[in-house]
Amino acid sequence: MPSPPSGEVDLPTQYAPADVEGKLYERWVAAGLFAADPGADPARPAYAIVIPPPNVTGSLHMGHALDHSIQDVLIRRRRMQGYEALWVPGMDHAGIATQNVVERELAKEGLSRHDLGRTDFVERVWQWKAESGGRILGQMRRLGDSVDWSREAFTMDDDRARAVRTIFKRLFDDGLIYRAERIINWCPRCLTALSDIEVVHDEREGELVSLRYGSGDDSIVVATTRAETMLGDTAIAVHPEDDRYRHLVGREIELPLTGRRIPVVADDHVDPEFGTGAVKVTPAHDPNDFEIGRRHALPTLTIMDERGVITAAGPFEGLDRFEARPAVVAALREEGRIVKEVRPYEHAVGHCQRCSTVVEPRVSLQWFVKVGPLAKAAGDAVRDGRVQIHPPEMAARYFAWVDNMHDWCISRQLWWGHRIPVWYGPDGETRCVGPGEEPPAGWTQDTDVLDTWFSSALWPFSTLGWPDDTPELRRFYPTAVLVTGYDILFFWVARMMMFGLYAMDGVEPFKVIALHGMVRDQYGKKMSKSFGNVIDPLDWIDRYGADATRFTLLRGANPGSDVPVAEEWAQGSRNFCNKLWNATRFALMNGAHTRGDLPAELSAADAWVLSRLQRVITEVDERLESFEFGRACEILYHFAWDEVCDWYVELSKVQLAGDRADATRRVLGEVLDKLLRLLHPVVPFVTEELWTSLTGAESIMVAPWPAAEDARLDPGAETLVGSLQNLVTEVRRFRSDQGLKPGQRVAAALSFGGSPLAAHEEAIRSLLRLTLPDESFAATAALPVEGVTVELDTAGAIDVAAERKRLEKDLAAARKEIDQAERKLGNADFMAKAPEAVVAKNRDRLAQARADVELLETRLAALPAG
RNA sequence: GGGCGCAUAGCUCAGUGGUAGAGCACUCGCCUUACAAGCGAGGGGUCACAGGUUCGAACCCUGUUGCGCCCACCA
Repeated sequence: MPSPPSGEVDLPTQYAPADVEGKLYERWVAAGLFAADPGADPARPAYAIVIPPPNVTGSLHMGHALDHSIQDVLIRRRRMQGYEALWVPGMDHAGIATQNVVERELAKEGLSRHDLGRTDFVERVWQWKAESGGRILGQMRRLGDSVDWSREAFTMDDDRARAVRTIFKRLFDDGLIYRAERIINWCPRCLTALSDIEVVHDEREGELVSLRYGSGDDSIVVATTRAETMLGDTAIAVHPEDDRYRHLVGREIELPLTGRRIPVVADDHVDPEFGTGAVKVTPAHDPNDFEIGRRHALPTLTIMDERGVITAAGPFEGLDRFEARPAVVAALREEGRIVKEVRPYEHAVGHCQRCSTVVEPRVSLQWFVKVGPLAKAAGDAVRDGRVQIHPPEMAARYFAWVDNMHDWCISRQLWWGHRIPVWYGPDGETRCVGPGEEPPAGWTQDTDVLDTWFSSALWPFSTLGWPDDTPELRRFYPTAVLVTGYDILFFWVARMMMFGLYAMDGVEPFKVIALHGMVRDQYGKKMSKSFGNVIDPLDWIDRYGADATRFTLLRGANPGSDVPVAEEWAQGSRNFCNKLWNATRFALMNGAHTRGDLPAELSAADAWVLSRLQRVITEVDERLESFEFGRACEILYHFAWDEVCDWYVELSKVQLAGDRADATRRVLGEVLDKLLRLLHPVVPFVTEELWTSLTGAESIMVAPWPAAEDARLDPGAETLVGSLQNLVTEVRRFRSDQGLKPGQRVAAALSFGGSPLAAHEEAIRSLLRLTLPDESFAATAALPVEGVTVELDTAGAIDVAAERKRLEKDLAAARKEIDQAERKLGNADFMAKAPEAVVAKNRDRLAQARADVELLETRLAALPAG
């Protein structure tokens, strides 16, 4: 075979990501390589992922970069495997979050949303969305996301709005959506209802105030952390079996400060063991009390407005709830003997997820989804294995949630969102108006909007054209895998399950839920602005490249685990990309190629590297199939760097200088070809650039995913190269100990004594810079290793002290080996019960260590004195 | 209050019964013609603690301690 021209390669010595990333991305888009076709050959399996739509607020952070990198790996690999692979991009309108952001913008101009009015305000949010959304799309391109841009979706666009209207109507007609006056979580700052999961609890230091209601034998002591709510008390509850209070049940007791008398009721809910066993009941301002109130037909007395300001007539009227709290306690103190005790008390307080304001339970008229049957189905789909959760431990959380879910409050008193499709008639009639239907003239629409997660819950099918029966829906639903952080398992994943199963007649929205963790800093701390440890993915992309950013994230990404990252690690990833660059550069400079079959005759080095390649392919496949991206990256990193670059490339230099040059060019091409393909999903840009140079083909994106060939496994070659590595390392160690410069040529005589390494003398001499002995050769040291004796002429006396130290250390280690092995082999129980392989291993170990000791003792004895 | 998880090298983490590993950091020596974003050679861990099972435990069991996370309508 004629040698291809070499030395004509013009690649810089350092990889510059900025020079290739933008260019390659545009080329991929222009070539339509990201697009998926529902009409493609039906023999090709379909594989779809819908992106967790980022909020249009703000920009992509490291968490998104991780989430997107994982999805891109999955999609790119499946594409290479021949699947019709679809990755749907899009964004979420993020109702309350976005409204808050735009309101803050307005506040800078001294305006509130009420100054603009609903229509203009919503218009303003759309403007903001166009701007912010564009930024996010740009970031996705920088990351290299191979999404099908022709299918970009937004949770508030017309198609998604139709899906929302459709499912709302169906749920409404099925009696699964209802409107009711209930006590809900209310944010006094956002002025809207919140669902349970939009309330975050954290432990706060507060005060537990004990109050004596009534007097004398008719008095009863209750405790509260929210003293101001006593203004709204309408009962005192005790446990029915509690003898201490039995005589008071049914009687009325005077409520201080109010002049009202309130009944004592018996309710199972009260824990007689807790506190005094008596509870003040404020049905309007506490969820438990609301239930007690319903059971006993108690009045619901609202004493606070929507902003948390006291409305109860009297001295506290107009005070904020947090001002009223101490004021009420002070007033009760003045009454005398009412405040029995005030003590510090740590308890969980609910806060608004979006603005951290303390949430106030509030009775109001809201819309709810009756979750019972939906949550049951969502739980069953995971229980019966139709949907798998990775890692499986996370399933426990999922079940805990779907099995205990309360009805979902879906109405929000906001302006930005899908308006509730219910109209009210002049006669008080209510009608849900489906898509395409017109409300009767003169009717008015409900002013509330839907919880943002309502539309997100439809995402896996609304993005595929539902409610229409589209080719996309038929081909790509259910989607293959949902990739997201475990933090939104409840917010989003469980709700997609509920709505997906409901809307699609029992077909699950995805087969697998692959959860990843949060991106953290190098000390495992959560990234936060206040901590100052936030890293912007774009900053890393600018300085180290998208590939390095992705590799850093993916290297730490195993199922469910958090991903720590650090600047130094990104540099390491950048260095890795550069290593690939230079290895390929070396190969191209030496005429490596991928044309024709592999040579029939392989050198041991060739056979070894090809054998290792097959193992790597198999291992990487296994890891990627189980979402162990970090493990897959480690395998590829070590194979590429430690084996291909450090050994095969070095060994190939000898071969390229000899009569195996042509075969070596082909093997080098083969190894890099497959290695780059395996790496492409992880580091798409640098692999594309290098692979197209190496092969001359159009794009690595459409190259087939490598398949392991067992016929290429060669344990013999692996063993032989292993001993070659040991020999080389041992001699290098001697050289290093003796202070010989790495580049310094040293004369050596090699005695192989029948070792198969004899065939590799040239390579050994090359790797070790050993020259042939000439007539002046005088050995100053003899190193026996791997059955070969290397006699060196160091051109002067060797450092005996250094050598003795080294040999003594090795000798000690070998003796310890003997000790351990002898102890085991001399143990009757061990010999009787241990598997034969383990016993044999220890026998080998003992024999090896004994031989080593003998060698080392000989070498020590041979050392000149002093 | 309930549930889950973690504790291995300076840092972040692999390692689920058979001689303790990686990346980064550290030490020494090197511009050895792919790469100094590099090359070579090193140092560093009684695997949290205490028991138990086993011929053998970082790994399995029990307990202790210390962390982390999730859920929660005990005033």
